[in-house]
Amino acid sequence: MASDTPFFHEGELVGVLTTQPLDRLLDYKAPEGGCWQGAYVEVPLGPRKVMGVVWGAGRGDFDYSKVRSVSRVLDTAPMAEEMRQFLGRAADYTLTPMPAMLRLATRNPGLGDPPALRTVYRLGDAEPDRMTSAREKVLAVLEEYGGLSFTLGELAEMAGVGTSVIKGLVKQGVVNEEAAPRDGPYATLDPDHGAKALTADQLAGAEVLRAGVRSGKYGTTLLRGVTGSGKTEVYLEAVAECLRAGRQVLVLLPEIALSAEFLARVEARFGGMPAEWHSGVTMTERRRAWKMVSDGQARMVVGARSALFLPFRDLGLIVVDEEHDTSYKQEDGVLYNARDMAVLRASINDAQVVLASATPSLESWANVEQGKYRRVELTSRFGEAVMPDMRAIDMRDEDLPGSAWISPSLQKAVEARLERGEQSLLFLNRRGYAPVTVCRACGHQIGCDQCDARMVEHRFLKRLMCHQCGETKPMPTKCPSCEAEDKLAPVGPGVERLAEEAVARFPDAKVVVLSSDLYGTARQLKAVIEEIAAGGADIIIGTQLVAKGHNFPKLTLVGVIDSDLGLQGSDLRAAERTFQLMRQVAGRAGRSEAKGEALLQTFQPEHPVIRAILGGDEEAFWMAEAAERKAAGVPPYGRMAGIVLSSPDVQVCFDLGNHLARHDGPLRRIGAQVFGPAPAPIARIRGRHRVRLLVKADKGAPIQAALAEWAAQVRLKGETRMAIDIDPQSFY
DNA sequence: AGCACGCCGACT
DNA sequence: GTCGGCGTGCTC
Repeated sequence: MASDTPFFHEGELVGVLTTQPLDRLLDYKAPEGGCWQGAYVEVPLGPRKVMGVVWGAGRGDFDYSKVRSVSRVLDTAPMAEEMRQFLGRAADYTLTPMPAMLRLATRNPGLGDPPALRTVYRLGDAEPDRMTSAREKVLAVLEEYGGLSFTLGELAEMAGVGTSVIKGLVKQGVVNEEAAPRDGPYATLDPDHGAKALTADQLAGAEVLRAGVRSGKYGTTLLRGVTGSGKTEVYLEAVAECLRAGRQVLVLLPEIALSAEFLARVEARFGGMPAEWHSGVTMTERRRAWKMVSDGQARMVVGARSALFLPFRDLGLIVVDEEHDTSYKQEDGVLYNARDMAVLRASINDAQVVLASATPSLESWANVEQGKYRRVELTSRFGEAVMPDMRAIDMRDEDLPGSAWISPSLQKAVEARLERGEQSLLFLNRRGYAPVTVCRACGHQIGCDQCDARMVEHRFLKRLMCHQCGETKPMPTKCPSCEAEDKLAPVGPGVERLAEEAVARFPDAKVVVLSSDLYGTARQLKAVIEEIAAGGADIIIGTQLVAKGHNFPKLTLVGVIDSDLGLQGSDLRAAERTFQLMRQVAGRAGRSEAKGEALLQTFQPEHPVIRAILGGDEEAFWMAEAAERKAAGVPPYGRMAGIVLSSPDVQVCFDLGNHLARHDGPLRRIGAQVFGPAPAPIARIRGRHRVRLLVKADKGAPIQAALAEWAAQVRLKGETRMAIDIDPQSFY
């Protein structure tokens, strides 16, 4: 324990943060033997005992005769000062109550339990009554690994015998059963183990990252490298440098990208397995990882976003791979963006951050522009990235009935792929239904009178609704722009409707829908993706999901069904995602022999963002997109926040939302605007309706304080819940 | 979060 | 009368 960490002697008052949703610390007396600041403790609260952390000295403003004592100090290293600061600042930023932050940091079974034991098997003294070949194998294994001990399963597998053989030997005392601590140490990682030869380009990049790690200070580097440029090898060099410096490393991956393949790569490079932290890790393994990370014994963790809240002793480097991935933003429960929180945690810990991506987010790109992040570029090992042939299909010229979405031009391209046995991807940047109303004669889209968003047909209400501000109006019969009758069509089908159309048009093709809401778990989804990659489908109908770093070698055609999404403010990140998809598909097309083709269906082929995408010029695209966002005052050139109200009763949500919208004084004072209430991007979760208000403010506005004051005006009753979402990612 | 307290409607 | 609905408040 650092010498400047406060220690509290028995009976002194300490302030304890508990995992119970209380809005302040509670005073307790330090237990027998005292405790350090940061100690994980169990305290009495009413009739129960709850977990907490000693946050500091007590305030002493509570009736002393009623102050109770800390029940016990848990057998875990105290929470580091940096961790306490990180939780506090993350709570301030995301407007999350501290107890909820503490729960994130202790989401781990049996923190206070005595160390778990497991039964292991060792060589005993007795001789077997008679020797068999199976028994010989068991004894050979035990002799070969003299001092080591194994669990029943391990030993049986290594010896190639059944477990009954071992049990038989135990009965005779030839093999002994012993209890050993379950939480064994992690393998030692050797930074110089499997170092690979790097190209000049990779070496230069690696040196920039290594120098950052050696500085021992905070810094963020955007590592940009297209598929095949070896960006994993490059950032593993930064990992190696951090291991040499004796500090811990965290590699964050989107849950879906956490694969045995990646772990095998780490093992090949460092000669041992890192600790793993994600939803698929068992309870006992989680316990072990948490404890070992806390002790500083686990030197490298590979995990999903929640690994950010592990109790690292001395964190020196955080790698956020696929930093643009939208799954880093938690959309349910505590709302945080792991990429941004990684930067916060690193800045508190004097650690380095590496944001790796082939297609960085506009936020990161803007931070590079402003000199906040360094930038390292890797070019492809195979030379410049080969972009697919990209073409716009002008939907105004296509002969297409109102209910159809696959244009004749796109259909011909798909048919050509089917003949050659290649795969086609029909991409729709949106889940669910949420159609847009477009005039088939002139391409006009019905917009909202109150904001820039387009109106969306609401099936139940038979009205048009704006999903940004909630404004509704009846469905018109003629186009407000060119006055043509009966040319207005609800378009932009959900993936399901698009799949129906594909099946009808290509009756002999195997069509698969790939959408995150169709598969329960990341694991299931991964299995489906692997099957498709192996050729298990001719036509893939997919959402953004398909862009997540998967290699589809047979894919040679991408058809973007509605490239216009997002060009008018309905989802401010849609253009970015479309571009990222193009880039990722480009990376793949460059690897296979067949040159890829991308077709963008659009009503506005002359739009600067569409033109930039077609041009394939990354800088030009970001400039065009940045200009659009600046003009609209949206992230990263403005700030946004959402308030999500949820309840089993929709009306309650809207009533409360309207009340908040009317009482927007605290927000008006900082010059912020309120839109809504409108149905939230995920309108219903587990039977609870969700309604959202959106707040838009200038970049420098003190939005958190205003939001806190605004939200404090209402008292929630019954089942109603309110969650504040800083920097929302989804706008549908 | 739990759990107790307490204040109004439909039952034996 | 009183059983029990859940709104309100407290937990060091």
